[in-house]
Amino acid sequence: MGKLREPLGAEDCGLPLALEVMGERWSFMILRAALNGVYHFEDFLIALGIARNILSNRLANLVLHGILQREQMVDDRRKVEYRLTQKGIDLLPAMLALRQWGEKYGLGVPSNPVLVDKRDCLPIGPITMRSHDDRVIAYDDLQWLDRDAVGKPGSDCCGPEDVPGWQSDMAD
Amino acid sequence: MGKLREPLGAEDCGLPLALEVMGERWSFMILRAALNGVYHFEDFLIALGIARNILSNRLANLVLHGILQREQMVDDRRKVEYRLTQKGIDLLPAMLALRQWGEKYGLGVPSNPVLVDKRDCLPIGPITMRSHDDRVIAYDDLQWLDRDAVGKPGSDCCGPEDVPGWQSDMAD
DNA sequence: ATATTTAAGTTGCGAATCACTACTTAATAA
DNA sequence: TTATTAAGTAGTGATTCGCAACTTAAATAT
Repeated sequence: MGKLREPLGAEDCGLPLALEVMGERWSFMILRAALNGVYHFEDFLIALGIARNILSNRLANLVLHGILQREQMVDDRRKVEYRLTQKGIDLLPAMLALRQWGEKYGLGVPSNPVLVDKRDCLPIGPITMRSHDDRVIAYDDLQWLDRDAVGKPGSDCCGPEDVPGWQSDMAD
Repeated sequence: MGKLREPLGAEDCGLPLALEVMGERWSFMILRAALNGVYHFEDFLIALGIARNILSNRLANLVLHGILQREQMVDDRRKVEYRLTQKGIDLLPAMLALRQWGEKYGLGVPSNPVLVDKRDCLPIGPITMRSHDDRVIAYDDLQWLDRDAVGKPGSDCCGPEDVPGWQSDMAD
């Protein structure tokens, strides 16, 4: 009978939620184009080589999820601009992490165009994982822990050391 | 006639390459499960609620792309373990960036389980963008620049300031 | 004033993918 | 030797995707 597709597991994790929108084909490519200054329907069409109806559908979905904002131009009311919201801009780290991964394994060279720091015109660094006190941290330094056990020593993690006050600042 | 789906634009960008594998539905969820210690076919099935043939297909694809490694167990030759390769582990920053984004917009609370630093048992920090000298950097501090113009002042970026020696260390 | 072009869609159709269930195969356990 | 477990494969319908053609409304050209 083909049931309507599940919401990818609405469990206790932000990932399924993110994939609900951005997991669809073309969503990230549209985001990338938008970040590069593409705003209009036909321009997305050209830049991405996507089908019209798919683009239409994706844009509507991204608008629905608050990642893009649809705005009619006043000087030419045929034109519509799709602008990134802050919510959309906040996807930039995820996009860059993916892109850098693609560069590392596949492409051997940096992508084009390059994202640089305005201040010195130099490329930004790799997206990394950091400890709460900003050290770069690797996979082997990490451990999964139940939310309620965080900060409580002896939980199977750190020993009976001191546990300084820590704030739940949107960390993972 | 329905042509075979394009490779999402094999242009000069690592993003399409990354999406080739990870852009498919379930791929990231499988990655997340693998990072959480799920290794076996039936366990993925239970953990994700995915259809058998789809899981089979995804696992094969992830193996094909070198993200998972398929290994027959010697003590029980029915069992197969799917283990993350380094290439797969390197997707962790991208996954966390997505997950944190999902937490911020949708879920209001940190996901469960939490990824903590082994050293102090505290949650890792948010995935951020950094300048080449490790300052946290925001979208407004950034600019797209042609690869060949990087480091060359006056390109429409930084003024005639000093441009210190910089290395192309997998930056964007 | 009318005709043409442009921008942003919508519609229809075949192909590919997805989800659900049932079946298969091979190895282990009872 | 029969049952159970692990890891798939096969069949079937629903959904989505890609392509091309069509529509609508506004702006521009004649």
